[in-house]
Amino acid sequence: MAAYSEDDLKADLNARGYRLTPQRQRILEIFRAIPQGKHLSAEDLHNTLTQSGERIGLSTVYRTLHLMVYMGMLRELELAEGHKHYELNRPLRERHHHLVCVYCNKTIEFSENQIDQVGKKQANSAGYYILDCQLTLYGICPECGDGSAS
Amino acid sequence: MAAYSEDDLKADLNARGYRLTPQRQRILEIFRAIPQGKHLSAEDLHNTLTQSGERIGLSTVYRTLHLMVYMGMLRELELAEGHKHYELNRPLRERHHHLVCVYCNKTIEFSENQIDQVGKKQANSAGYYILDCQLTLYGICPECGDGSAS
DNA sequence: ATGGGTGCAAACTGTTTGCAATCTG
DNA sequence: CAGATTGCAAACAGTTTGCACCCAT
Repeated sequence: MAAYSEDDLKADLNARGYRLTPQRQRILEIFRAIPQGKHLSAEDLHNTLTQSGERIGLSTVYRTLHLMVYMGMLRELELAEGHKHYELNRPLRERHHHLVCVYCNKTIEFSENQIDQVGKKQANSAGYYILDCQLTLYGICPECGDGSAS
Repeated sequence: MAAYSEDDLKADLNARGYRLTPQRQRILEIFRAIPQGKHLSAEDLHNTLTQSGERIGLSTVYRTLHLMVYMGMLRELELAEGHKHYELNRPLRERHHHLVCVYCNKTIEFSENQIDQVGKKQANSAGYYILDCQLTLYGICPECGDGSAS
């Protein structure tokens, strides 16, 4: 089951006074099509779209990305590459975290129920309404550390 | 006890063929002087330095920041403001995490031993040498959510 | 003295914004 | 039809880089 269908999209947009446009529809499709665990940058997304024959401006991509994050459909990731990445947002319990190698940027995902619990607990005790919970581990992967590192 | 003294700095730098310069010294001082939990952007740091009469280029600030992160003295934080923040790195057990309001950017810190345990465990099982472990919670603070949010 | 480090200014990258034209509800 | 949305190009912000001079070791 996908997290968001086209219908949900239209309903959600309209409910807030926004409109369903082909661009927004296509962007959501792309996110639903990529394998779970893969995340796209704005540029990636734009390339994918134009390569598949779509005519869309980069700024529209950025605007849509923001909108979808704001609406809770997408999750914004700050990994170590100097630009943001996005992926479909999923319910807390299916949410995963990232372990990234600071040398080669290889990223491993993992899930860990405890973390989400802790996150929820902390947010609640501070009176925050929690939107996202990301554990990011920075380290050196076996290949990069291999022998050569001190 | 501070995490890094001037002597440590010189020793560490020299050990790797780098040199101790007044700029690097001053930058470390600043980080040691700010209250725990406060984090500075490159620009913040540069302002602090120039305002205290120091003559230092912004690029040197960036270069030093990178060097110190690379050497493990500083920790690089990706909060929600569109630019990176830095703080003194501390041993795992003293490390803290962040809860940030996506509306007003107010940030709350908290420590949680469990998280660091989980992080270490995950990194180990993937064969990564762990450098940093950051749980970042995004949410809406009581003031911003106050009544108006659904 | 030697080669790492610095400041400056110019280059770059990712992202945002103003605006006229276009399309959705 | 009104107002939301788009594409384009120009503007931006933060960060990086080339280079000549300078200073720790």
